[in-house]
Amino acid sequence: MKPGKKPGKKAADFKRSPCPIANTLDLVGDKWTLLIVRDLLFFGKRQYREFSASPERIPSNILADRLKRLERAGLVAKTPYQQRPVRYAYALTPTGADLKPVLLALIEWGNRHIAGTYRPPAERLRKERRR
Amino acid sequence: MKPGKKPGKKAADFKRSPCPIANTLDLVGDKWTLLIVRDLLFFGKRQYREFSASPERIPSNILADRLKRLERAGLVAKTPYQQRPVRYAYALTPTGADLKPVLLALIEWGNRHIAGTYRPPAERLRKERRR
DNA sequence: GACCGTTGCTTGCGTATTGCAAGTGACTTG
DNA sequence: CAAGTCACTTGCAATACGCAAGCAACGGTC
Repeated sequence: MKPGKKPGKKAADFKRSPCPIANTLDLVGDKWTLLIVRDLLFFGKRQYREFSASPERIPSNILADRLKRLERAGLVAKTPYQQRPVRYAYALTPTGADLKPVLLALIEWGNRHIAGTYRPPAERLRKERRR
Repeated sequence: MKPGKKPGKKAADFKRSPCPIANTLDLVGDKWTLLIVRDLLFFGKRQYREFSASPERIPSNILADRLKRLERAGLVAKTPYQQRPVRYAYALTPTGADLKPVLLALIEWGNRHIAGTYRPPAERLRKERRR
């Protein structure tokens, strides 16, 4: 048995600590992942090219990688929307959709403290908070 | 005037988009920054070695870098707590402390969806939400 | 007063992650 | 049948990360 490797544990199983914040950041704590979740949750995007077309211009290899990670982590599921060639539509699972409060909190913080950020209509925010 | 450079704009001023989520992630969207904010906000840590001692074991160069970035961004302020040698205590500004709803949302998501994460006592959570 | 320990960093350097550009395969359309 | 679209993949250079070590300025110990 090699040193530094524990049996039965994949790299992704490693926990930095039992902290729920740390563990959540290990899944979505980077510059891009939550933008994909945003597109799925607030803009109803489903196809690869739609994410690709977002104004932040995510590089295509990163997008592919993040979609895979989100799928493995169970936040996103893909279902074929056509055959020949098979193409998949991406959608949030209930687990993924449950990130909405995080995104809403980020929106509110950004709006309050970063000048020039887009403010969603108050009515939309109210609606999103309700459900 | 050189191409690719706009006058009066530093690199940090560049916005990927007007999205408040994207802009907030540009400040705190990495694996470590919000853990420092957590330590400041929920655990009352103030000194370098206290952050260093957190269970996630942040590398010291990253810690120094993140503290600088948070300070430049106005989320953290440092004040000397001793002379000879000068040592600084770090504290959240009101802007930084306002990230509390984001952290609470991350805690709740982690608790709900990642097995084995530490659950703060319900009373503590209630208290933090109130103010 | 020569050590040892602590605090708060910085520096070097190998490795991992990013990001840009170009390429690919399976089609569809003109 | 050439050109275009979609959803990726691949190559590779640049950037960021992470580990270990170093270091300055003390304070305490013997």
